[in-house]
Amino acid sequence: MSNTPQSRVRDYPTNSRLFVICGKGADENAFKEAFGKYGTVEDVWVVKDRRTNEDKGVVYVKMEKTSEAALAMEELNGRKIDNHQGTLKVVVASNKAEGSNRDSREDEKTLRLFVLIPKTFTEADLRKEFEQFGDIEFCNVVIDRNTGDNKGFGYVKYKRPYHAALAFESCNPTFKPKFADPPKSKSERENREMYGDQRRDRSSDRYGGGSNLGASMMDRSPRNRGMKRGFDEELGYGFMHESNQRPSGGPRGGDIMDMLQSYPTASHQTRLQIITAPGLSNSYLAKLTNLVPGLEYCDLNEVTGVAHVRYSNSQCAAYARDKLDGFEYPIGSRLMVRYPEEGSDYGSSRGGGMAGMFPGNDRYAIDDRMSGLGGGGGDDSRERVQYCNIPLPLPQPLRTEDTPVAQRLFIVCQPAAVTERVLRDAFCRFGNLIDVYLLAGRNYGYAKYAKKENAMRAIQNLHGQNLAGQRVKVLEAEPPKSGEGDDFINKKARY
DNA sequence: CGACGGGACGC
DNA sequence: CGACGGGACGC
Repeated sequence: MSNTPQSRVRDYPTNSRLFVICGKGADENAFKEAFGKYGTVEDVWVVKDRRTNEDKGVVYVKMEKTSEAALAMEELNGRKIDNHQGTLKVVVASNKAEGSNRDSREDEKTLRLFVLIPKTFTEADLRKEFEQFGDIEFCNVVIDRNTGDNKGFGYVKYKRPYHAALAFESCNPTFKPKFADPPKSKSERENREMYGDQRRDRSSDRYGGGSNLGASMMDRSPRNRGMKRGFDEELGYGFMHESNQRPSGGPRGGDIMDMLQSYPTASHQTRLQIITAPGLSNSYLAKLTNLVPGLEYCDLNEVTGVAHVRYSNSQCAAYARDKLDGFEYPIGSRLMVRYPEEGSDYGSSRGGGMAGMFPGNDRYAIDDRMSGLGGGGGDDSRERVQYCNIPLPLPQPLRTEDTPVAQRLFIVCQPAAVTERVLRDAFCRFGNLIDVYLLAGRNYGYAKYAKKENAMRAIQNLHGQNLAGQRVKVLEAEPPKSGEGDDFINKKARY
């Protein structure tokens, strides 16, 4: 129920929307001004009864960033913002589906972070890593009772929501911080195991349906905010251009839907997978995908850059696939739109759709010297991408996680800049990428390919190049550190 | 005292 | 400098 696209978009990033109790007669402009002191106010909504239009005495305020909301909450809770109103109560808004959260632990969700950590981490290590963001109430590392081993995650509780928010936004992204759920009761834990939530969480993370929409460094840079504005203009232009070409002028809304009823497609699928380049936010992707009628769901995992969307029928989905695949955003990168599990024969639709509408793209066929390793046929075009110093091949779909691994690569980089998302965007371009990941709290990671030739092409192209301003190393991985005997066999089979 | 709307206009 | 992920807490 909490998986509606609206709730995901509305409350992203986590804890950025505030619920204010202020009494009747709230002045929207007074709220904009007061909350604007702490950051960018995206929306102020004075709630009124839908029928009677009666003021309900509560206001929602959406801030751009988690930390801005936290600071505004700290500063304005218990204060007045103009002479006509009493004191405000300011809390983080609950999701629509969760309903009122009046009862208990309203501050729990603003102070404590859940973080992934290396198995070697102690509480002192955790504290050392996170105290840079503010005063810590406590840190703990969760230990397996049986083995005594660190289970690979821990908790950090701050004294102030603002400090927790700063850590959430700015810590090394390999920690994958999330605001911790309040501890569950024993009965709730048992339910969780019975219904297998852990498995579901894991697979949805891969496909972007997870709720781990942590902020990344890329999303906060002024440069990328500039890119978003550029995107808006580009978007408007592109679709405008298209509708102007239609016969009998200006189809709108239902007209387009009618036309789409007969849109040719051999597929009956209504879902699409979209791989986005770093820098795209869910709200922008939602606006884009919503320009094709029939959008029911758009859910981008802004950490992984993988989105799932659904349309109300297969014609709409097919139209969206055709028109949005190859759409250029940001400048020099393209969206990749596929049916789920669609094969990696790439290039048949390339250059169609929106792609041709933007002259001056830096896309060109490379010479034989650069493309010579290929052999796999297909498109050998390259494009400039924002985060890399050299042109890269066009994005290609990821293989499913159960695909056998033919070659692993060892990657060294600085994760604060070179996030998993940047790596995924870069490494998928050589084809048959299964997965790429960084280790928690470390500056290295691995990429897994289904074919050795693709892995070798990635080394050839990316080793020693700059990604997000950092020189990266890309080497063939050594076999995993083995225990002995069975253990080794198991690990080898799995990697 | 306490919970979920509506935008838009650019050809 | 750089070698091994995978997400929830004995309340």
